[in-house]
Amino acid sequence: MLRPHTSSKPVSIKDIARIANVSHSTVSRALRNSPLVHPSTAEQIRKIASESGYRASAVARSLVNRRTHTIGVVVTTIADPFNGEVVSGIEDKANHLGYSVFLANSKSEPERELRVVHSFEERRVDGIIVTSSRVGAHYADLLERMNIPVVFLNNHNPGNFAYSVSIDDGNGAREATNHLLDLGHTRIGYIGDEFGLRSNENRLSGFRGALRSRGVKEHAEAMESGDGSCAEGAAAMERILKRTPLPTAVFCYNDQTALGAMSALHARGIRIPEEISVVGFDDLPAASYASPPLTTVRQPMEQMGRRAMEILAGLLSGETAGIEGVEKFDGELIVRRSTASPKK
Amino acid sequence: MLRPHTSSKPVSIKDIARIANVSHSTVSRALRNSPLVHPSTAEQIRKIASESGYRASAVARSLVNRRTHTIGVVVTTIADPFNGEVVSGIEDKANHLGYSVFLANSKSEPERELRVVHSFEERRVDGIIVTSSRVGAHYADLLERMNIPVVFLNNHNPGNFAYSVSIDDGNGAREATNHLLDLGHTRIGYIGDEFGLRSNENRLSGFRGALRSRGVKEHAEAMESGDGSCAEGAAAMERILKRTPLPTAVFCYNDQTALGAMSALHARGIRIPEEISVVGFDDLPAASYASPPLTTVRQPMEQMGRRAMEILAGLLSGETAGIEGVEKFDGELIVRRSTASPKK
DNA sequence: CTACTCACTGCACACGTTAACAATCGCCAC
DNA sequence: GTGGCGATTGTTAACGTGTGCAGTGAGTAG
Repeated sequence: MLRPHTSSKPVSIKDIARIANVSHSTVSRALRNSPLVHPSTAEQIRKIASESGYRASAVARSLVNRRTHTIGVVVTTIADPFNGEVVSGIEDKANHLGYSVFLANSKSEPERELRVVHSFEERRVDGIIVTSSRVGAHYADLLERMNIPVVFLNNHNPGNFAYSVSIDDGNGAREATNHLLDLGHTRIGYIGDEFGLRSNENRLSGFRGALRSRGVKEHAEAMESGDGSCAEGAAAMERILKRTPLPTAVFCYNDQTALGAMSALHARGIRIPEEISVVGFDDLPAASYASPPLTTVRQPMEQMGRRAMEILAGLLSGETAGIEGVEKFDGELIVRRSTASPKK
Repeated sequence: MLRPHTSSKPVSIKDIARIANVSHSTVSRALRNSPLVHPSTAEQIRKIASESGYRASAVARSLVNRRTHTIGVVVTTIADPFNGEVVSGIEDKANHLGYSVFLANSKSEPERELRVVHSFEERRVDGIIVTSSRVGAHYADLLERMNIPVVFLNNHNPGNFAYSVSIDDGNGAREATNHLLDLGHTRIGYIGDEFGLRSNENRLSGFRGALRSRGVKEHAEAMESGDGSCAEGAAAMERILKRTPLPTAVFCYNDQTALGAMSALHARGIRIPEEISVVGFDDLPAASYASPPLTTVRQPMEQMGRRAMEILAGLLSGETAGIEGVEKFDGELIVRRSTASPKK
């Protein structure tokens, strides 16, 4: 029995080779279950390896294989629950596929985003997933520079990237708005995300399209923008509340904005949904535990993360079959208790 | 001007050496700003490097330096907002210190936790941070096996590990409970986390200690357990509501549990805080946007994450000065509107 | 007996970087 | 002229793993 825990340096195949009285290549082959090595020696080698606590060095292996089996994930901030869900899906799939994931927050600072991608480049990640990027324009050049596959998830930025998975913003917004229209609302506000860019535009135009197709007109005094956070959602709602007439319903860019808006309404003593209905977008876990539980458009966040990873892995193994450039997921309207017909 | 984007393989220092007509070691030195190389050649080399889009290979560098400048972070799940905040702090600090972070979810499955740590071992991470581990017992052996530094953050598990940062559970719980006692509550419930282990025990005993020191007795019918999630928080509260007499206040293991509990109360039409006061623990962003805004014990989650990374980096550079084994952070009671005096 | 095949193993190099050591050159003091 | 020194550069060997190629036997067919 070996004493594996004492040596400071990790044991290598050469150490094992010395003990087993074979060359290090035989060890390498044995540990990778190559048919080229005699079963009995292979077994002996594997025994020594496991007793000595041997762990193959992924870094040495990566050097020769030119594949690190590593991917980089860039998020604005992992503290955002939306990104948490997405990354959870990515990591889960990556784990099953044998990839490790580097996580980096860009904080939406272009300078930092650059640093992060450079670091990924040096680490020789096999691929990159970028979620909810707001400064994606910078990527365009970096992309072809690195020529490694990149998959975008809900990229907010205009511009066409080769591979992306995203939610169908327009349709989701349309469904949500139709729900409010069906309830009889005709004075509906919208709280957007001023940094949401394309994503915000698409939801906004879905909203507008729904109004137009029912002949309901838009009310400029009930249109406001936050930045996708609770805090700014609340602030935006407060601005709307200062103006008259008040809307009877508000559709929000995302759940966080909606939760913030609801908090502003509560603070003013305005009842939801009796006086104002609220609709969000995302279906964060918190949405169903809000009071009242939030009507929203569900994004399959984890699933989208998994799919992004799947696509990336597909690109890495050269199987482009069954991979479309742009995959759109459908949102699902989840009706809860934050919406009701307006009182006459 | 070079055409960097065409070659499939990344450019190496040897490529640069060939172009600059020097040896690869001179290139290596020049790029690392060694004083050993003539300023003019150094400048020329740096020019070629930048024009060719050269990026040093961290994997090759790691192989010779035996330092990857990489750390592994194990969380139960990154979809948990608490972990999101913590990891955000860790990543931020790591980034500034020149470390990249591998993220892995254990999902509290021992088998998966093992796989994850093995993968970190193969990747030759310089250190590991484990947050909110519920199966930490398994780590004990793995730890010394790997002999790389490990820092625990809010480790739920009994057993003493060398380095950890955690919240002062007992004191936080005591403050929260005292707040309720000060308001005049005498029938106070507790909703715990059955998997919270030590962390739950400490909060529970802080709760009990506060009651005892005021001579208020515990009410078994108002004691329940969830698993730290909204869903189970709601379920636990529903169980309490089936029993009489009802408590006038409930202290919850964490904010998620509290949010779930509030949702259950709302569903039954029970008013907060008029009929039942609710207190949480963590101060997640969602807590201040709940309705009513949640009274809770704030954990400086990001800061704790940063500190854990700082400690780890300290251990890695051998500066043990100013590093205590176990660092405890103080929680801060944040009084919002989910608590009030009981009606007589 | 020879030649050939088969199963297994070792040798040597490659991957991209760092670093210890050697080498070269110009210059200065003796 | 010679020796030494300082500045700059090159040579070489690692780091741990994978792999093409050569080598070594043993067994077998001719």
